[in-house]
Amino acid sequence: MTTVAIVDDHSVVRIGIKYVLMTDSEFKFVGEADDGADAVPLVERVHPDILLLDVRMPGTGGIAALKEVRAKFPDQRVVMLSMSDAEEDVYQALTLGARGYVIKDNTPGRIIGALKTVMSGELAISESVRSVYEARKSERGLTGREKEILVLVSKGCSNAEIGDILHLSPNTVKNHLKNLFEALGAADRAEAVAIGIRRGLIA
Amino acid sequence: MTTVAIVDDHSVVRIGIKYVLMTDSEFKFVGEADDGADAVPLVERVHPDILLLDVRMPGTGGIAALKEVRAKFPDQRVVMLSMSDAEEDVYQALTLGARGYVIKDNTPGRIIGALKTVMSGELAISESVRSVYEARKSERGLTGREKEILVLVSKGCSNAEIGDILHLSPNTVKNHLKNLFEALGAADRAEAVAIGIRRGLIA
DNA sequence: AGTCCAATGGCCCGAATGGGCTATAGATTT
DNA sequence: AAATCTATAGCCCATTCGGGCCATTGGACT
Repeated sequence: MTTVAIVDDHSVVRIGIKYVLMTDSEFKFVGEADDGADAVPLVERVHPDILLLDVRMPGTGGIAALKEVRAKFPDQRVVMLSMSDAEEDVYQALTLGARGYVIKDNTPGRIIGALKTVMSGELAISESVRSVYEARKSERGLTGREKEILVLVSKGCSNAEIGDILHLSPNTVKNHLKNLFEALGAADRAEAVAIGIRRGLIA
Repeated sequence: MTTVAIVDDHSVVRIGIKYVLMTDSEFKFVGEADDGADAVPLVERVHPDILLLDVRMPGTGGIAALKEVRAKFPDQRVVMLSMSDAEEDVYQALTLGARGYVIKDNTPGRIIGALKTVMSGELAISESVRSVYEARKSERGLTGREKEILVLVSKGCSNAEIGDILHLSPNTVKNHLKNLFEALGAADRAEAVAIGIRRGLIA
């Protein structure tokens, strides 16, 4: 008997998962929460064999919740549940030790299968996600500073304004931008913002 | 007895909705599809009292499906089901005659309530969505040309390149850009792209 | 100790951008 | 018929941007 708990802000999804689990006698649904901030308390309370974590949630997102859970319960099996395959989320989640990454459009059978795979000790990664992960692994990603700057760019700040806000020389801002353009394969700041949002690097 | 069918690419959501409906004897789940392109055939087959349509789907999206359904079955009640409140989707859906717009994080009770509201003849719009709709109604939105240009901007095209692609003078491109900056409240092309994606104007 | 890399900063320069202002043709709506 | 809106196009000009190239500092990892 494998116990499962879920954190997802969409009640419909929680209900769907609950009933998917009911179709297989091996699984038992033991708890739920609708906010990433409640992930740790939920684990403390029910100690599920597998914790399902939605990636995108308002407030404390799934990645942040994953970090917290892994910090307090290093042995907790966590499987991410996602609507999309935004590259950064996939990479972060797997790097942070998630045991699986499942897209919600999978059939019930596949979801069950993924949970069984995880219980057997293997990673469970949807096929579409795997390629995203492989691609991202070989790229360099953005550094912290670069992400900060990209966020400000997406808000319409000029290089000079960014320099003021971050207490940097405009030259430094330009250098970071040049580097992040290359890292993202962007021609200019507009494309960089589009790519950044699509990959989940910035909100 | 109210019959309900759903089009949503996420199987977990379909299952969740199915079971939410089962909790109320007034509703009967009569059909489902996982692709917007199947919306019209589904309606033809089961003629539900209410068709639930997911807004964001790969391929034929919910907005396009709504258009098709409304064209062939003008009396079909359609309620949009959405993860987000991207402004453009909300506006489009309600303008195109959707009878409701429900966010998936609503409690089962609220979802049921929304369906009952629609059956009583009223519009069912989640509170968070209503304000988005009101805000959008008073704004001017983007024209077709402006959207086209914004898409190219998000791909890193310069004004000259955009002119080449659309067979326009660079001056015209600049004028469209100036206008769309003002319409979106953007300072530059980078912010315009960010706003455009957030509002659901461009993919 | 040595190496790598993120973060910081500088300079030069040509090209692209964005603001302001005007104007015309065609469509749609009133 | 008049008014409005969209798409088209032009001009001028100051600012900004992006590319190229280089240098230093401080961590982190080997």
